[in-house]
Amino acid sequence: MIIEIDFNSDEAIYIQLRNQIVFDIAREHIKDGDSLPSVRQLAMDLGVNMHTVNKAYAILKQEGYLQLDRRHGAVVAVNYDNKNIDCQIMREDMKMIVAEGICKGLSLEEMQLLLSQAYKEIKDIEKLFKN
Amino acid sequence: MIIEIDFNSDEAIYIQLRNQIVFDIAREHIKDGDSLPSVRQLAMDLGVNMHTVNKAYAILKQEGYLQLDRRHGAVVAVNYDNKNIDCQIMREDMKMIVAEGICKGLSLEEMQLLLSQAYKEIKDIEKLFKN
DNA sequence: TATGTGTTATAGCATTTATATAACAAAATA
DNA sequence: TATTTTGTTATATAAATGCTATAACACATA
Repeated sequence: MIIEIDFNSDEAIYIQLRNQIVFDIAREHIKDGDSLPSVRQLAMDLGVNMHTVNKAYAILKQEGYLQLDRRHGAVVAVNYDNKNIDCQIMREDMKMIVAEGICKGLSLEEMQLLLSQAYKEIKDIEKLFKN
Repeated sequence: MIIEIDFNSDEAIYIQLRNQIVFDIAREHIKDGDSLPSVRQLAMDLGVNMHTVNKAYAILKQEGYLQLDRRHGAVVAVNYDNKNIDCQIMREDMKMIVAEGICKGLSLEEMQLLLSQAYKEIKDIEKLFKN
């Protein structure tokens, strides 16, 4: 698991953490069932407070990416049956991006190209680590 | 121009304002060259402080959606040649959404369907106001 | 027993958010 | 000309958020 924090970013650390872990899961750098570092361990590795990591983990748990218990720590538990459950937030985020694209004069096809490029990028990184 | 603020939302008011105006431009409810209400007027209409509106306008200006001057107030100035200029942020946002989609087990095709649905939704609302 | 989990509580500090006034120069209007 | 309206800037205040520090708890493991 590779996580890099930009301390100069205007994005909150716990948000960066949450996003990077989601990316790591998406590119299968971490897979279902894998254990994540403990909140204290990861906090020490990143030079960050324990509560900041804990906050990220709690959000990921609430979003259905992780399961937390005292036995096995933080475990990746991606629910692949989630398709229809909580896509509402994703729909809204998508709508926001599409609105911005329209304002920039992008066509539907151009935006779908952007999407497939993003998809490829993630999958390619995945392959990169496999080889 | 229709703007609704959710005062109970965890999203900052000036962010909500910024997003709603982008939506209004996307659905052509406001068009290139149109004047927006003055910061004081809109603030009063929404029951919000002047500086909050000013912050939203300043961001929209910085992002290239508006032009501000004392002559005409806030004017929509969408640059349709922006396609390649500042798509980097959009690419990153897209990548984040795609990563989330992958984690939920969505295929590329399913995500592209979500995108085209979002596109239609915005365009349909536009038609609704035209009729 | 000692250590390592997630979890909770409290506190402090810096930054952000939103507000309230106030004032300015420039432009529009009466 | 005088008044109003524009964006803009400056201070100040209160509340919320982000991050840290320290400590403790119940539970599980070695």
